Amino acid sequence: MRPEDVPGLPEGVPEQLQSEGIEELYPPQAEAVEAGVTEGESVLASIPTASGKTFVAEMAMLSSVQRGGKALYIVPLRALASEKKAEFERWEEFGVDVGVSTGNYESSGEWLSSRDVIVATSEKVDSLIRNNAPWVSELSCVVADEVHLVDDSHRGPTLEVTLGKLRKINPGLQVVALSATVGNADEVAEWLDATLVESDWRPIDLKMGVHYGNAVSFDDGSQREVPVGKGDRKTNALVADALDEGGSSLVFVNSRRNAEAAAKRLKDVTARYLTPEEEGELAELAGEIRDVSDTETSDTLANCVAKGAAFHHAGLAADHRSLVEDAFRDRLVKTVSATPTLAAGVNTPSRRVVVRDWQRYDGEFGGMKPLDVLEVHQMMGRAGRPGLDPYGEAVLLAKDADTRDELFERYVWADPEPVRSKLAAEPALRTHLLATVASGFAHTREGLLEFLDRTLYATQTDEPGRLERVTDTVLDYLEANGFVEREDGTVSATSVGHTVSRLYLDPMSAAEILDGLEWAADHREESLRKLEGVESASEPAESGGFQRASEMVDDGDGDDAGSFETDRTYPTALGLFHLVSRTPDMYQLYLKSGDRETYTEECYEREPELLGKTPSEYEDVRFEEWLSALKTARLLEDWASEVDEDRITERYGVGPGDIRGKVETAQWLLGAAERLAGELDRASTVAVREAKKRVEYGVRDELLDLAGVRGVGRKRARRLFEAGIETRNDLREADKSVVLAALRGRRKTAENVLEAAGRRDPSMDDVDEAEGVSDATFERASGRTDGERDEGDDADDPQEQASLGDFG
DNA sequence: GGTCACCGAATGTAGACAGCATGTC
DNA sequence: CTACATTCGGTGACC
Repeated sequence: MRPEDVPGLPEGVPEQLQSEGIEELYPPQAEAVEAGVTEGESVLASIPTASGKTFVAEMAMLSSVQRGGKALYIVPLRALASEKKAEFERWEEFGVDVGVSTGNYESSGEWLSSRDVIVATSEKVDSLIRNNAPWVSELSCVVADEVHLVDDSHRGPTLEVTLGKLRKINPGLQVVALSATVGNADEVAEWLDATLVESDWRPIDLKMGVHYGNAVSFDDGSQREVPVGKGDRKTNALVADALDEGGSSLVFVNSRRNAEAAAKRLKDVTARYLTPEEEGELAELAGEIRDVSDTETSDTLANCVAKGAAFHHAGLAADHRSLVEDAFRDRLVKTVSATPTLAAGVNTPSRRVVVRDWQRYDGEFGGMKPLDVLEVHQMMGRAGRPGLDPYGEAVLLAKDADTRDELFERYVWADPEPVRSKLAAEPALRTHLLATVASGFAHTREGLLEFLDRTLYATQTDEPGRLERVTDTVLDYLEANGFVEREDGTVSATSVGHTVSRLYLDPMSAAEILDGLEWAADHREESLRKLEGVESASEPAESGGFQRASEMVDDGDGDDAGSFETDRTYPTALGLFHLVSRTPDMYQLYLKSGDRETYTEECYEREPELLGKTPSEYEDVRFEEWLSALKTARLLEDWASEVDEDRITERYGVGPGDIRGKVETAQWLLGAAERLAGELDRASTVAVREAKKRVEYGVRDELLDLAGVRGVGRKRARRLFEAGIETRNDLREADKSVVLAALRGRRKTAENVLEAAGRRDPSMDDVDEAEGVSDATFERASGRTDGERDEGDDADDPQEQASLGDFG
């Protein structure tokens, strides 16, 4: 089938496709067209990655918009939202506007109502439905990308429920579901009332094999000699072998540490294949990576990248990740060793994929658990770059013949597992039942059950009463916590229940927060008394950043020293950090050996600040959770006390990306807590907002005012404070030369800051810098204005070091 | 006294969505 | 019920 044979596309689109080099549709694409995707028919395309799934969706959306409709494309990851948006924007010349909506990003310009195609995560769509976004009822086509993720125990139910709600709101809605090849695509298609298009067809051949001894045996019967020298590693040999033919490799491993260790070893392999030109470019890239964050992780990554190897995992900062992904796509970086982040994330194909580890530690399982077939297939599916490679190779590693046979059996020949709905789990239903009631989809227990009856779960369950039982348990829970009311068989959301639903909180998180705030109100006097008593013992960490901060307070005017005690706020920031950290919406930090003692001690020291009764040490699980929440809270407190990033990563055993994640989650939860506090008890609202601002800006409380000024982050705020400018008002009245010196002689920056602070005469013309600035500052101010990299003169100035404020 | 190679024991383990209202260096 | 790569810490050999 050729593009011009596809019915329903807007005028000019077939020509555009031909100009992109698309002469002929791929067989599965043609099959989808025959099934009517461009004529409003629902279709489930269960086909391999990289075989043109997105294009099936594009054709459906274009034709739907052509008929005057509006399309929604649901992605599983925020990173994919921007990728898809960029891809779809090439249709703008045909009158198709694209908008994105995710938690941290919303396309600017007009409100989404005016867009023809909207890209969003499933959680965002769910949230938009809860908040009655007007355009939801105007949808004519919804695309669910990676729909097999309904199997995911944490996020799958959201996708499942969201699709159900969208279809209930828009009875004639066209559903285009895209899925990897799974065991029970027919069941999923039936649930969605969609025509199934199933195929193994790939545009580039994929050879799957197992390496054992000195060769790889492939599924097509062929062999490839890849000798492993004595003392060498299989992975190294396979990467080198691919490079001999100019191909890149992706190595999947089972832990972050392994990813880093593998990259360190592989850099000695890749280094041998670099041209001088590449070496230059890589050196530059390594510099960029180092600039992202001043941590050990960043440094290690830069050292590896300089030699052509990289690692990739969730502990990396977002900028690290995209730099690595882009460089790998540009073939500058020759190999990436990665955890599953890369298999699920943005498109990063490679000539060869090595699945080194096929087992992963699973605490609940109690040891190493073999990966799902689906997951391994997803990783292997990354092999083969369209237009670059004649074929892709995916290789598993076996140390003996038995393992080789097992791997063939288990992964190469095996069909992927069936997709199973995880909706009946209590945590999932807690959230979704409340939302279903709150947004008016059901008003009775029976109504809820009827809604649930249309889910994938219902079509799959072989345990009839289960859903009903869990529903009752959950309704009892919601009622007991005051989120819903039941009367004469009807169920309705209370005012708090509505708020919780709209805030997108897990009801259990909301209950925890409400309990904590109430506890604070009840124990205010008592806790404050205790706090005054232990004042001297409650100093936060002895960090570089903090030391400087306190020194500067002392060096400034001495009379500031006492203010800390007198206007103490309650609850304290640590108390609030701990409160949100023990909520199920916050991913818990792992307690390492020794941490138990450390934080038990910490717990007793800081107990007056914690909002709730510390569980007994004998209640093992609860106590552990309490401590690990305390560890998270301490991390947040460090961050909000201007402790350097590398100090934090070292102290808590996390990567720069983890800090960012914690901070973001804390910000969100504290925002939610602020709203909840406002709904009940005004007294703590101020404290909550202050704690939230401190995490947001990453500053101690004395800088909150300054950091709120546009153009001033944690570093500039501290420098200004150090120069004696302590408030926004000081900025308006201070000697301009002092401001200029504090901002290191950047005139334009200083003008912008003064303007943002509301100064009437922000101009910096004819202003000289103040005396008494450090040499380093002076040198920089006079010598450079274009912000070039410089290694040397920053070392002695902690405020200079890169910080989290630099990416986001 | 100091360094180094080696070996057994201890250690620690993937990922990432959301409110709201706007702007870091 | 299940693992395993890496790092740590101790040991003995050697200079």
